[in-house]
Amino acid sequence: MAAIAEWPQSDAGADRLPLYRRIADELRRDIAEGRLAPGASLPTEHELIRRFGVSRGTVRQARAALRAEGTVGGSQGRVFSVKGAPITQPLGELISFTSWASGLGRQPGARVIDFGPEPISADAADALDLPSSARCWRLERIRTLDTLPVMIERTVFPDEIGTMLQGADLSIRSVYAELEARGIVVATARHRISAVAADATDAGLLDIPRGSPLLRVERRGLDRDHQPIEWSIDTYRGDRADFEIENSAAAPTLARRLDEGGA
Amino acid sequence: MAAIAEWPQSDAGADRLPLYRRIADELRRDIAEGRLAPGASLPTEHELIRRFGVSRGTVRQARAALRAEGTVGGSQGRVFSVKGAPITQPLGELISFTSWASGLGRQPGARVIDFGPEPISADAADALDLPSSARCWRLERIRTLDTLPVMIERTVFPDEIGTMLQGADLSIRSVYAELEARGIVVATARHRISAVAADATDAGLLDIPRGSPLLRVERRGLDRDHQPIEWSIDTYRGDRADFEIENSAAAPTLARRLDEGGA
DNA sequence: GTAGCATTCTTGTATAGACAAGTTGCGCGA
DNA sequence: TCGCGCAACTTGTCTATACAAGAATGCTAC
Repeated sequence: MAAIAEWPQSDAGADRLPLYRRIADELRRDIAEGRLAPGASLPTEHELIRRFGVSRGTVRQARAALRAEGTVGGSQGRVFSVKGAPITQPLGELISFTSWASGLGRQPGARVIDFGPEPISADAADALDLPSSARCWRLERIRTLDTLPVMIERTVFPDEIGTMLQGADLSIRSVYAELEARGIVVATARHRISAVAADATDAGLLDIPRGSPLLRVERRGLDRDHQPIEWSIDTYRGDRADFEIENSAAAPTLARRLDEGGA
Repeated sequence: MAAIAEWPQSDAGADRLPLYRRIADELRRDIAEGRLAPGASLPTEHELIRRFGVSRGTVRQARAALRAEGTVGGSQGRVFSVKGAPITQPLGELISFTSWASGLGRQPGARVIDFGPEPISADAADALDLPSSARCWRLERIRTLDTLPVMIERTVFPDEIGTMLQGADLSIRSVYAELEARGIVVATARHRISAVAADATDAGLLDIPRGSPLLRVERRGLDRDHQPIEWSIDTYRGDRADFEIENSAAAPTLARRLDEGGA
C-alpha cells in the first residue's frame, strides 16, 4: 500500500495534512473545477480505498467532512452524489459580472452606452445617501457572454468614485477590479430581486420581444464603513440567468418584500 | 457493559435510533435545557464510553455530529466545550409565507388545490435525494394576502414529512409551524430565483394576463443533517413581490447562474 | 412481458487497538 | 518562589474487522 508516496508532490505544505483532509481536498477540487458535476456520483468507498491506499475509516472521514458542508450527499445503499459546489468566494467576486463570466469559462464583454457626470436623480440620491444637489456619475452598459447580450447594467457612482473610473477602459476591465486597485472594496451589498416585463428600450438592447420576463436586480454596494459605493440596476434576460442563494440558520439574509404598488 | 439496557425507556420509538444518535441527542438535550451551559465542558470521551457502555468510535461519532452543528467545539488535547445552544427557531421564519404576511400586518391565506401522496417525479427525486421508487407528497396551494392571490406554491415532501402533515389544516396554519411542532426544523435552504412568463395555468390562478412576468423561487429546505425536508417551487406575481438579500463579505451567499438553455 | 425474488453492491453502525499530538497540572530542582 | 520538565490526560488520526440495512440489478417463474 504505497499509494500515498505516488501522490502529486506539487503542494509542498500539504504533506503535513492528515490523510482524510487530503482526500477531502482532492474531492472538493474535483467538484469545484467541474470534473465532478452536480448530480454526478462520487467514487465509491472501495474505489477511494484502492486509489489512496487507506483504510475505510479514513475514506469515510473524508466524505463525512464533505457531507457536513452540504457539498455531497448520500444515504445507505446509494452511491454518494454531488449536491452543488461550495460557495466560498469573496463578495466582490460574487457580484462582479466579469468574475462570474470567467468562472463559467465564458468571454465577458461590455459595450458602454453612456458614461459621464450628471446631476443626481432623486432615487439615486436616496440610494447613495447623497444630497439632491450632489453630482454623480452614470454608467450604462450592455454586458455580454461570448458576444450574446445577457444584461443591461445601469449604475450610479458618487462623484469621487466616478472620478476614479475616468480614463479606465470600462469595456474590458471589471469596475470592481478597477476600484480594488485603488483600495475601494465592497464589503456589504444589498440586493433586491424582482421580475419585470421588458419595455421597448430593454427589449431592443437585449434583442428579445417586448414583454419578455426580465430579472431585475437592484444593488447597493457599501464599503467597510457602510459608505455607498454604487447603486446599480441590472436587468438580466430571464432565459439566460438566474440567482442562487444559500441560507443557513447562522446567516439569514433572504427576505421577501411586498410591492405595495400593485394592489 | 450493559449500560444501554439501563437507559430511560421513555421515548418508545427511540430505541431504533443508532447509538451515536442517541448519545448526541442526550447531549443536545443537556445543552438545550441548560444542564450544560455555554462555556461548560462536555464529558470526556472516557466518561461517555463508561456512561453509555459503547466504544470510542461511537462516542466520537456522536460528538462529531454536535460539532458539525456548531453546538460544541474542541481541539486536540482540550476538553470539548459548549459553544452555544443549538438553534431551534430560525430560518423557517424567514421562509415562511405566513410569518412574512403577519410581519407585514396582512392577513395570510391559502387555498389548497391539491394535497396527497403520489409517485415521485425525476426532478423531485433528485432534489429531495430520494430513490426514484420513493413515494412523496405533493402540496399545491394559492397563497393570498388579504384575499389577493400573490403566489402559487408547489411543494413536494418526502413521505415521512408528508405523513406528518396529514390531517393538518393547511389552509390556515403554516407548514413550518406544523413541522416545528414535530421537531422538524429547517436549518439550511437553497434558493434559486428566476424570472419566467406566466403560462395559461398560472395566469388563471393568479388572475393576470398570460405572459406576465413572474418571480419563480425554487427552494430546497434541509434539516441540520442536510436531509431534504421539502422541495418547493413558488411562483410570485412579479408586480406584487420581490426579494431582498443582504450580503456581507463574511457570509457570501448569493451567486449568479447561467441558464444554458437559452443560447 | 412482467412481477417478484435473490444476489450483489454500497453505505451505515459498531468495536477494538495503536500511536500521535496537544494541554494541563503537578512536582522537583534551582 | 519561580520555572522547567515530565507525566497524565484528552483528543486526533489511522487501521482492521464484522455485521446490518438499503438500493440496484438481474434472473426466474409465471
